[in-house]
Amino acid sequence: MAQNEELDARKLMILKAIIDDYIESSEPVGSRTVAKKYDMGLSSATIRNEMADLEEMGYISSPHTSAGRVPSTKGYRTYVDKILEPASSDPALANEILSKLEDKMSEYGKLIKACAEIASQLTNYIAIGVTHGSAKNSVKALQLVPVDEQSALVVVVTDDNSVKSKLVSLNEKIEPDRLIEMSGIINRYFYGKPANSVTLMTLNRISEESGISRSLLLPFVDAIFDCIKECGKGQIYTEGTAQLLRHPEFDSIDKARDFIEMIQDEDMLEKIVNQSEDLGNGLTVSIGTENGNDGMSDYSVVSAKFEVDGTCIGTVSVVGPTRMDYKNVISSLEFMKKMLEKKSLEGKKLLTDGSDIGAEDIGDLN
Amino acid sequence: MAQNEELDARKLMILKAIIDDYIESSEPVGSRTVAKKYDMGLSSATIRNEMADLEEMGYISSPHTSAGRVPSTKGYRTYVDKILEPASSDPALANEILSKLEDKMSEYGKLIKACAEIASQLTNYIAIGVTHGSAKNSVKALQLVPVDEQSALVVVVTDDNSVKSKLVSLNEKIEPDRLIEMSGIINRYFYGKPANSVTLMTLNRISEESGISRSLLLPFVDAIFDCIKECGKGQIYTEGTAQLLRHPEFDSIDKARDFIEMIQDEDMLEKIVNQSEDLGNGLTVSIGTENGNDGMSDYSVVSAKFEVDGTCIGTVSVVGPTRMDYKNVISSLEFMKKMLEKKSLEGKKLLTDGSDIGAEDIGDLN
DNA sequence: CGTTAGCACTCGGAATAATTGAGTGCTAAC
DNA sequence: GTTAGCACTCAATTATTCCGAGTGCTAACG
Repeated sequence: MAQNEELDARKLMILKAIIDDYIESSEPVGSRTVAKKYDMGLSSATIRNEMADLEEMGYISSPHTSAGRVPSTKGYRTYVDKILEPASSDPALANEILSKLEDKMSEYGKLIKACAEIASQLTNYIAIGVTHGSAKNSVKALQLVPVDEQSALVVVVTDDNSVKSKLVSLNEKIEPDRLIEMSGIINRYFYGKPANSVTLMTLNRISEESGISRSLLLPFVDAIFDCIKECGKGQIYTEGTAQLLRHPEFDSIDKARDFIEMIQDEDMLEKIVNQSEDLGNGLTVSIGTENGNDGMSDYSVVSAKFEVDGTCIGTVSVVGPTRMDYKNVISSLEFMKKMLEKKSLEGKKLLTDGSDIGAEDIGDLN
Repeated sequence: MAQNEELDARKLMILKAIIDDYIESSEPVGSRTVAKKYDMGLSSATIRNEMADLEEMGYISSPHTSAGRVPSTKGYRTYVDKILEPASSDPALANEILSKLEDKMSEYGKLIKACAEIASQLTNYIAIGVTHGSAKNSVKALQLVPVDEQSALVVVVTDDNSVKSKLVSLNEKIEPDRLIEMSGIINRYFYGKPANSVTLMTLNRISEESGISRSLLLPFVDAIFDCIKECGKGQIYTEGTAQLLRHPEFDSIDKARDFIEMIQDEDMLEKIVNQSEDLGNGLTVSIGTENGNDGMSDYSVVSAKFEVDGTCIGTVSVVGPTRMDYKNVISSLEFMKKMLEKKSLEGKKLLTDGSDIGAEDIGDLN
């Protein structure tokens, strides 16, 4: 039987049965189980012959003679690419997720973190959210807030609506009113400009035109740059570490620890997440040895790029054992991805529908 | 031998040896080990007699006949209260910690989170940070930032320098300039006022005096209240969950999972953290059964209230097995606590020393 | 020629038995 | 009061047996 031969329908059915069962039970699957549980109208002996073929072709393997068969990377790959049919989505779930994301929509960092959290809850695996730190953030607004007579808080809002703040200590005393006045002046110079367009020259010009001394201005501008830099930095959120212990592959503490330690390493994460076998639906699945990394050969990664208003705001990846519930993981991520995209379009519409904020909302605050 | 009799010096020494060894090895400690490793100038037989006494008095117990002894809650309590001598602090460590906290000092939420992170790293146990959400936050500054023509971001800075933001959708279009103008007006009404002093009446007055329509004002005021409410809410940060797996008491996955699940439960956390056996140094140690909670009988909690400028900003608790390295945990928390207090005093001083921000800082940003 | 019943064989895992050794309590001598 | 000596206990380790799920192969069947 040639290696590159296509699988016929029956072999595909049997492969599906084996993988479904293995995903469910985490035990090697025997011919009898396939014949009985997934009634194929065939005897176990026939299944056995087919399984021998599948093994020869590299789709499955047996841990030892008297055990059943276990899917190989190639087997999972075929399962994911050719066998898996899309799951239907649950509208109740959709609403639940929507409500959780509702007030996170404004800031992309928090949004990605929330998405990773939800992805982890939906799938029971670890989810990793990575924000798409872009270096060309511009300032949307900034404000200097008096803290005490010689320090102030710089609050910066960048064009992706993320808010960062930094405490600034000054050499000289400064009046709150003066600070607020400065706030307005600096704001005007920074507003809408990409961060890197503000240079030493600009600083001098601000100083000249506004009459604010360079030495007073500098600490604030420094802090503003720090804030921008921080916004540009991609954040990594790892959610659901505790989920790990639910899965039988982590029966020994050592395995769990090794995995967690690998997951903690940010460089490693970068590699893990940046795979690119697009499935056509905007998702990426990397299975076992496909990860290219020794330590990851027993794990799979499903990643989704999340977009809002057409721009990529980050990725969420679900990482779990190769014996992962691909159907659930893929459909969960796909679902969230679609929802975000729809939501961002609807957002515009929603605004014209009127808001449900009424006078009673303020009543109970008194 | 009476239960309430004081331990003599020799018994204390032996108890200390047993606990030290048990903390180090996690194995029941035998008389031979105590005699040889902690040379007491006594034979194992003598130690054995003393150990029998200690057991009778409830300071130690043996898991079974042919094992060594293990400290009881009472034993640990004596160890913590009477035996433990304070550890000396490491100046290099101090600097490292200081630098990590440097730019977190402005916002208490982040500060507590950072402290919990550091505490976990220092001790190798799980650390839980709880912020001291106070309901009477006042607004220090607020700003409305245009997002698109029908939505804006409300950014609120409260008096504890925490910054919260919220996206507001409007029924009508609004010009960016108008928004900035409103920003100034609303700001003036809220500035410095405790949150609950702004009532429906105030809203009407703002509307009258500024000429801004009530319906336009309302969503913003609502959002501001939401931000304040969020600031007031105490946050809980759990750091270092992965540390768990380092300790031999979590040799079985079940134990680890049970513990993690307990720790995830916020109500439970509340109970765990709110213990109050002050040691005189501002710390609180709750050992095993002292926790009063069934599930916690194998764990100990060391908590520290953290204060800045004389007001409590939150607590950091380290949670680990009763066989915890109390010396390290206590001294680590004590150290951080002191550092924060010193730092907050020095802060004022630092401001007058001049800052190290110079022109070169802006140079490399171009 | 594909399918199936039957059978001998394999081998990991569970159950059981044997062995080891760390630690104890007690007694008697110093 | 301290200590050496000794019989005893019992968890943990190791060896041994036993069981059964699963396989591959062969021969018969439609």
